[in-house]
Amino acid sequence: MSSNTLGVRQAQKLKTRQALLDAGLRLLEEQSLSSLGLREVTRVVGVAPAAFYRHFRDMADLGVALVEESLGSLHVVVRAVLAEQSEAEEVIDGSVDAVAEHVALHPAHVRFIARERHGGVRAVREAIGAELDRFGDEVAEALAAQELSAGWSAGDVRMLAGLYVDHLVMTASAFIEAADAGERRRIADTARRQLRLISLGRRHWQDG
Amino acid sequence: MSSNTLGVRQAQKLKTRQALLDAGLRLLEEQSLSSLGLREVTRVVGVAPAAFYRHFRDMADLGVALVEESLGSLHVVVRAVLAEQSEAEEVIDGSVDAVAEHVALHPAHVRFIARERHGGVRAVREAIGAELDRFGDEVAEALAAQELSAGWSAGDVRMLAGLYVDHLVMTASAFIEAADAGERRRIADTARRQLRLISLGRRHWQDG
DNA sequence: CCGTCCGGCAAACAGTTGTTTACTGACTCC
DNA sequence: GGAGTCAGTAAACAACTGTTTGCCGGACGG
Repeated sequence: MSSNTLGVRQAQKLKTRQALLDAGLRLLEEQSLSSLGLREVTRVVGVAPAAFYRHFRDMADLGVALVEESLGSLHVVVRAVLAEQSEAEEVIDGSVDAVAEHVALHPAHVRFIARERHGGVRAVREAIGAELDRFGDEVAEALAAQELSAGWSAGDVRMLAGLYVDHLVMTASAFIEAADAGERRRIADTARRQLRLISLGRRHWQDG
Repeated sequence: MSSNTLGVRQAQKLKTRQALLDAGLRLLEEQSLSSLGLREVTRVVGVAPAAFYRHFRDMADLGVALVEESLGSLHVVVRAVLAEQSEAEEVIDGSVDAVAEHVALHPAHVRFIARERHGGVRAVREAIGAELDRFGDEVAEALAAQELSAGWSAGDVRMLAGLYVDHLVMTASAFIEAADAGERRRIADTARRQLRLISLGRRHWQDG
């Protein structure tokens, strides 16, 4: 047996835990974490209320777990975009498309992050903030490695990375609230032009 | 008697209404609108639960009223910043200072907007979105009047305005969550550099 | 001055909430 | 195979929720 084979019991436990997370995420599409009830979640899963405590201390705890799940999947996207080595214009198009695709694939995750980033539960807010900071560091590292960043101070690179991350989150949020495909195209178009303008500012940062 | 003198009764009613709004805003500093209870609000005000219905249909209704109150005060700030006619560097410093000051003066309002912009109550979300769009239009109009925007398409001006408004909101949100004065200075510094980079991109938009 | 209006009240309603308790029964491990 | 672990249960708890009802008493308008 391989070392990561789980016993029947522990596997069942993880399954229930995941069911709780899924139910929570689903219910959070139309409300905020601070109003999500423990019984509400267990009812959807089809489990007794008291069973909740076998997996999470309270709803804030479940929220923090959802942050890891939600932003974990985004990490993959960011790394893919950053790895790309091509012309600026293509990188921009690639980024926007990647974000659009990610939102289409995991709308509930993205909505959760947007909603709880400034939401009413401190622990979750801080978890999201910390994770986005890590994204910023990651992006900064990738930017620093590019020839365009020659002569830039570390602080300046970091602020540019922050601008990119913030813009990514704003774009994703906009996609989430988009009603039809036309609106999505308009958002993508605006995002591309904004990125182009930022990348233009980047190119002339050293001048004066 | 001037035409805007209110009868004793209507004056009292407005006073209670404002007390409900104030209590709601205060309670919303540590939770989201979708979890704020009607009884909770009336209890703080010191009024019977049923009295709530004399002023608002439900909590979402109160939320929408709070949006108007919160963003109304911001309108003044934006207009002041836009009216300024001086060098780019000074405009940037002025904007960031104005935002910092506004956040210091009305932290609860700003926190409310940041929290409910993507929050769990549709009507409030949409009210904030619509108002921010109006801000964007306003900024775009001001930008279009500047010589730097000569040759720009209306769409491009509007996307730049959107970038400014988004950045303003993000900066305000960051200020809100800042713990000490040092962190606030760091945020202001980053915001200034980001605005400088954007304004740099703006200056070279026409080139290539 | 008197009838009407109307903001606020007290009470009752049926549901809901989070948390604790003692329990069962299937899996685990020696 | 037998003892122990532990995820999930059912039931009870007090506390709370939004909403409706009928009523009061002071301001209003003629």
